[in-house]
Amino acid sequence: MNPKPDELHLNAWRLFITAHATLIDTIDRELIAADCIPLHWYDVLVELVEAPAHRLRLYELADKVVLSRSGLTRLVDKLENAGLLKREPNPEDRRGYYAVLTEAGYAALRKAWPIYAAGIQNSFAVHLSDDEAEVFSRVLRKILKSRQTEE
Amino acid sequence: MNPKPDELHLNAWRLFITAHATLIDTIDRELIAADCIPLHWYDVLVELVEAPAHRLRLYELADKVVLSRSGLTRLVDKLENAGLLKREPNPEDRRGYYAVLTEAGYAALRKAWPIYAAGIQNSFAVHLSDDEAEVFSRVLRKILKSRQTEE
DNA sequence: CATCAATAGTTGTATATGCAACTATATTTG
DNA sequence: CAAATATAGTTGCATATACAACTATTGATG
Repeated sequence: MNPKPDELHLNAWRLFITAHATLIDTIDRELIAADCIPLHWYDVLVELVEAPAHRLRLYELADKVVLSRSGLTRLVDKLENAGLLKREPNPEDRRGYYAVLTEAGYAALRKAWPIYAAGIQNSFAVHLSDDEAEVFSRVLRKILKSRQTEE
Repeated sequence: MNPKPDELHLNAWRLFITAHATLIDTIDRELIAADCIPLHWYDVLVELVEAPAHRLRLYELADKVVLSRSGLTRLVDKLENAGLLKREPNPEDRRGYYAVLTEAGYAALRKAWPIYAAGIQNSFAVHLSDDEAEVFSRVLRKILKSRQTEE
């Protein structure tokens, strides 16, 4: 296996980094400007919405949002303080907790979604045809899958 | 213009965020483990290598690496302290400075490159065919260009 | 089953980075 | 050309997040 990327792939990598930084920056600002929760909070809460019974173990959440355990602890502190989720002890395993979405958390998601959706659409999605979006997704899914199996 | 992304595009967006986080995390760890400069330092120095006379105004650098002015000031402090670049006053405009790559900075880049290249290759590039890399790059370039003209 | 190892989560501490306010210099404008 | 405005960069402060050490609990092993 060749240890070095060619120009084409290297260029793709560098664009990936730069585009990510500017997109996150832009969309996060749009959310803040509209008096909504920041992007990282959204990402956490949306994982809860999609989870069975709107709850996830903290370590699962940390994994899904790619955050360290300690980072997650503090983020959950803030979200709990803001009333958007609550910790619930787990009777099955008394070491751990569930993070459970609250009604206010769900409301925060609903409020933010139109802004977030518009940001994704205008800054990102409009630039991808359906075919391009499929290539894009397929590639990133492959990358993520390979990481899972390695570690 | 439809204000909401469809499922396909939304999925691409979420993969984009997650894949970015895990890739940066992995590659940065590889660099640190190999006793090289961290990824963000690399990104700064590589912009200098590619700039005319290996120098850029600080604000240009901030722009290229998508960092706030104050963030850049501090990053440049660290890099200058480590001897990897130096600030040079600009005779044309005495408000500002150039960041100029030093020999040690160039050496740090050379040392890190094999590790970084292997990381890009193994974690990212192997998953993109040439065609996919072209689609990927084209899309991200389009995104970046649109942001430039808007702001 | 008693000990040892592994796991879930938290906390102390260090680093990173943004915003707003500030200094110094340059540019514009009446 | 003097005053007002804009720009380059830095600094004080607040927030974010990682690592390592810690507590509590669970699981594995002789």
